[in-house]
Amino acid sequence: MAIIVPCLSPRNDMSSICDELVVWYGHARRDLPWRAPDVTAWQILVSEFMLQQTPVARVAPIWLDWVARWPTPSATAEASAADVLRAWGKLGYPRRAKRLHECATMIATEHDDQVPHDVEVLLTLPGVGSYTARAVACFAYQQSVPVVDTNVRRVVARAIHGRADAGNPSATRDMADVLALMPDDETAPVFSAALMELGATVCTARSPKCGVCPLRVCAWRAAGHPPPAIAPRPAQRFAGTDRQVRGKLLDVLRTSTSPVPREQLDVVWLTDTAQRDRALDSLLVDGLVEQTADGRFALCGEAN
DNA sequence: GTCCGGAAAC
DNA sequence: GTTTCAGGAC
Repeated sequence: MAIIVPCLSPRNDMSSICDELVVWYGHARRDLPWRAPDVTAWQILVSEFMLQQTPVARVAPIWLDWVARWPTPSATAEASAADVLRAWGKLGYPRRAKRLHECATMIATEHDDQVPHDVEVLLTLPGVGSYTARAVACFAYQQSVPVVDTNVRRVVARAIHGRADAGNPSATRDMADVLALMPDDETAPVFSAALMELGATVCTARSPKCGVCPLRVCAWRAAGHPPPAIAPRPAQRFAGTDRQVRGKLLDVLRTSTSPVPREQLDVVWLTDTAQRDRALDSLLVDGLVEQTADGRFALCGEAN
């Protein structure tokens, strides 16, 4: 009698990879708060917003406070944009906070306060792109869809294709690769979480810990760990950029409970006044900061 | 393709 | 001091 147990019998390399990953994940997984069993789809969506370009260690405490304060989309939508920006704190890329607030409003008003299930619908939400839509569909709703972030792309590039990193090939191609590896059943979320976890903790960009990797077969290791084929793009710096200036300006406004006069903002960046003005203007354009009738500045939606 | 934060690891 | 990151919008 044939018993079909996807992912639990080493029929070939692919099911073997899945099997090894899931077993390893069972004991190596980090106990992250958004992985608890009673976490809602909305709270998972909040975690994915916060985790965009931001390490786990910095997200965890903010996320815990956030979901306790605003447990549902409607509760988040009812908060003022300014309070949302303050709660976001120094997580970085504050446009994400604004988009999360807009996303909450759209779900509350157009989706009956329920996070959509379908990837196509999720993709219509502000701040939700290819990765976040599929992460929610998979982790919140147990759908067997490929969840491909930078870490997953790197693992696939190495283990399957024998390359040091994802390189140029499109994320679409990587999604097809992951789809081929995935179990098409209720174990998909565990598989995807395991793949991401491997990329985050073992198969890391800088110094991969191949000595503790659970995969028996890895094309990159088999090929002798060849270096990246293309030179890595010159790293974006941070010191002295508009982003740093924006961060300093926004920090003043987050801290203040009342609108701030121009002079109080000017002092945070004295080395380049043109750059400072440009940064402030971009915050106004982004809808993160607004100017009061008397010419002072405040976080957007401060009065609401 | 470029822009958008911030902190921890080198 | 410099590099390194769990994306998305334009």
